[in-house]
Amino acid sequence: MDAAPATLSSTRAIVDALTKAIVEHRLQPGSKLAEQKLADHFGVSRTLVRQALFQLSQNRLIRLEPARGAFVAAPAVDEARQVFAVRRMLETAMTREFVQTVTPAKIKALREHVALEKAAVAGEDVSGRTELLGDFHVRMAELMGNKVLAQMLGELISRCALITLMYQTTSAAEHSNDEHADIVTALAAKDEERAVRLMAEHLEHVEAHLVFDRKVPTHDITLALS
Amino acid sequence: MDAAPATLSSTRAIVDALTKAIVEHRLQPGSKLAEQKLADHFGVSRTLVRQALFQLSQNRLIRLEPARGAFVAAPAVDEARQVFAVRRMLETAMTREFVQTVTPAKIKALREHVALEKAAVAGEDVSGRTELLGDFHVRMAELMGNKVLAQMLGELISRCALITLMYQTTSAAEHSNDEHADIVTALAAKDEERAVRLMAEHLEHVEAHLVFDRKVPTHDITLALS
DNA sequence: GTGGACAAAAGTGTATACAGTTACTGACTT
DNA sequence: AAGTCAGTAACTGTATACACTTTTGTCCAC
Repeated sequence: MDAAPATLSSTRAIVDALTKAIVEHRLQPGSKLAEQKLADHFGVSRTLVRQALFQLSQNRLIRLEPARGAFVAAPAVDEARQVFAVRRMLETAMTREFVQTVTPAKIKALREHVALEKAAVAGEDVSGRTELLGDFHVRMAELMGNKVLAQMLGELISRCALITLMYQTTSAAEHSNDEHADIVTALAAKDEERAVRLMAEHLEHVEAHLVFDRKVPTHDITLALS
Repeated sequence: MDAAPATLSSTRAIVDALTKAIVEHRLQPGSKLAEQKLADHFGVSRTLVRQALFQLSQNRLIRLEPARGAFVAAPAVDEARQVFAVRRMLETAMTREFVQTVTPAKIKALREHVALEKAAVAGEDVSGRTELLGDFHVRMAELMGNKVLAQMLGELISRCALITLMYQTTSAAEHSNDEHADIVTALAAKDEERAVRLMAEHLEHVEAHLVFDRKVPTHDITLALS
């Protein structure tokens, strides 16, 4: 999202590494993230690790408990549904406005993105695939020239990225990619109602296709026994 | 928004103090916030100050420039307009859904909030007034049971809080309070179209009533001379 | 054998120290 | 007199050290 100051920020590297690890299940929800161990692993001081952990807590990827430490967040199904409710509100409205300011260049940009998605969906990089599928929506916001909207959407999507990553099947990802293509077609035709409807349906599909009943390992005893 | 761990977090105290200072123009946009000076002033170490500054940068109240320091953010008019565009998207949809799940208890809660606003608008505490007027919208989201929506809206509103605080006149604040009351009335009557229309108009009014041409002191030479 | 109190270990919260960068001052050159 | 370069002061970025809290493990009483 933001332009990374590259080498200046080694905190960024830690955030990225931890994000990837969480997202790829190399770190189970509930796992404790001890500062010193992370510091040793990354070869830096606890100072930088603490900065990284704080950032991750803002992304909701970890939970920070005072005086107890950091724990990998357990994705709450409830929260995912709320996130999708907000996305439906935002994105249907966004789609409506997009149609009114559409240009050939914007359509071209979206088509190119959809092509990128297609390649990623065909591959095996689940993390990259999820990221690209999410970026489609952020891309639309950016093309409208509203940075605030783009950032907000980015936050929302990354907020449930963990859930999507854990629960979205490959076939659902392909489905998403197809729907993105359809949405772009409707946008290109300036068919407002159709575009809005497709977007709404798309979000419903994504939410519906998440397999929420898959067993998730948890370290929370009260949850495990309920 | 979040429940403050009270005494545990002295960082919170610093954040609040700085927020208030910025919001009340005791710190002009562009002013440098040197870590050591703040640390001395608050009687803590730079460590806590740095944490506070990082949080403030996430609220967009300050700008963090690598190796250069923290500066009070200059509110960008463009950004304010984008924030309001997003709010219109979100809040008209929210209002529509609110009507469909409205209960007497929710209406009562909103009416009580509007009464609080009325008292605050009559007083002189500009900061408190702005906060309450913003909270009305967050309150609606909370009453719908969507915490994600509530937090998102909170972020959006606090993101342009600085701008609102700088530019909103007292009469505009009174106007807002009246419109909130009207919206609640429409919600109580379950008049969906009217409620949505009133909300949309309300947001347009708030945006329109900000006096953007007022001169803003700046420390940025290139801006000051342009 | 179980429960509780106490002690040791581990871990977080905060302060301080050091290294590297930026901004400023002043003398020197053209 | 203006511009430039060196040296210095101030400040940020990172690491380390210390204080305090939580957790764990052990021992004793019952």
